[in-house]
Amino acid sequence: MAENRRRILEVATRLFKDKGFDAVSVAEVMKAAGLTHGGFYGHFSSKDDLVAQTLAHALAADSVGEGNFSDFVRSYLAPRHRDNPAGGCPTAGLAAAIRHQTPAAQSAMAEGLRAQIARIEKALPEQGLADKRRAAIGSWAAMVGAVILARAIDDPALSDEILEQTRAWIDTRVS
Amino acid sequence: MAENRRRILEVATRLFKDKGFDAVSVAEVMKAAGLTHGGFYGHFSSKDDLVAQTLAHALAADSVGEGNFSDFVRSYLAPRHRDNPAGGCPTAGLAAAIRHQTPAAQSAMAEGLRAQIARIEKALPEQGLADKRRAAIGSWAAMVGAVILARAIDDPALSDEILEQTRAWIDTRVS
DNA sequence: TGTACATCAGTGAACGCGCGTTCACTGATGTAC
DNA sequence: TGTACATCAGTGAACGCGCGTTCACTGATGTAC
Repeated sequence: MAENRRRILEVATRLFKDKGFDAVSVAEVMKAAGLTHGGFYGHFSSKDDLVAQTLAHALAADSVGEGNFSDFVRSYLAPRHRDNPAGGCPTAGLAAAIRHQTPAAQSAMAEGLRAQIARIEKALPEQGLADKRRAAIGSWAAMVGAVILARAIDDPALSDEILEQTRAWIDTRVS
Repeated sequence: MAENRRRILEVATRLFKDKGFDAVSVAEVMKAAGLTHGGFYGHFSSKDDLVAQTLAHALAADSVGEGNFSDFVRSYLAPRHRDNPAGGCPTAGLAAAIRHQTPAAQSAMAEGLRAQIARIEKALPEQGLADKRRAAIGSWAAMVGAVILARAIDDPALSDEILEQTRAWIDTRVS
C-alpha cells in the first residue's frame, strides 16, 4: 500500500505540473498509477489533500540548485526546461496556482521556498556579493518569472530571448 | 450592446485575475455584469473566446510602467499590490495559466509582453545601463516572479521579504 | 399623431457531461487450529 | 500439510452537483404607413 501511495504521488506530481491542478482528475491520477479511482480515498482524504501532499513531496524532492550556480541558472533558463513542465521545476509549474489552493498547500509552498532560498545562498560564489540572501531571492524570482513568461507565449523567438536575457542579467551580477 | 460587452470584459478581467480562469463560470461573469447567462453567446462564441478577448483587453489597458522606473518597481513590489490580485497586474495574476489556454490567448500574452518590455525600456534611466533590453526583461521577470511567489505562500514575513529583497536587488542595479 | 409590425438583445429552463466522492462488494493474503 | 476464516486494499457502479452550451421565447425599440 505504501508503494502504491508513493506511485500516486509520483504520477500526480508529473500530471499537476503538466496540466495544472484543476485539469487533472482524481480518476486520471489513479489510472496513471495503475489503479482505479475508487481506491483513492484509502490513501488521501480528498483531492485537496492530494494536492497539498503532492506539493510537499515535489518540493522536498527538488534538490535542484546545488553545485555551481551559473550552471544551475543555465540549465534552469534553457529551452529544454521550458518545454518540459511535467519533468521540470514544481515552483515554475505550480506556484501561481497555489494561491487558489488550501492553507496546507500554501504552507508546503512556503517551506519549499525557504529551502530553495537557502540552497541558492549556499550555491552562490563566495566573494563579491554584499548580500547573499538578497541575491538568492532576486535571482530565484527572476528565474521563476522568466520560465513562467517564456511558457505563456506562442512566439518562440521572444520566448528564447526572455530566457537568454534573464540568464545573462543574473549571471553578470552574481558570478 | 457594445456597452454591455465592455462591461462583461471589465468584470471578467477582475474575476479572472482574482480567482483564475477555471474557477470563474460564464454565469458568474454575466451575473457580475448585471445580465443572465443565456445572453453570453450573443457577445462571445465560447468561454475560450472570452478568455482570449479578456486577456487582450486587460493587457492593452495595462499602461503600468510609464514614468519613473524606481517608483514603478516600488509600487509593483508592494504588499498592497500583492494583496489585490483582482485590481492588480494581469501578467502576475494570469501569465502562468495561459499555458493551458488557447493559441489566441497565448498570442495576446505575447503581444502584451512585447508592449510591456518596450514600456520598461523607455522608463529605464538614460545612463549607466549597457543593455536596456536586457535590464528590462530581467527586471520584469523578477517582478512578476516575486509577486507570484509572494502570493503563493502563507508566511507573511517571508512574503514581505521576497517583495522587498527583489525590489532592492532590481533597484541597486538599474538606477 | 397613432397603429401594426419587424428586429434582436436579453431571458431562463433545459441538455449532456465530467467531476469529486461514496459504498457495497471482491479476492488475495495470512493467521488459527 | 490442509482447511476455515478474518482482514483490508482495491474495484466499479452510482450519487449529486455545477459546468458550458443551446434554444424557444419575451419585450423594448424603432420604422412603415
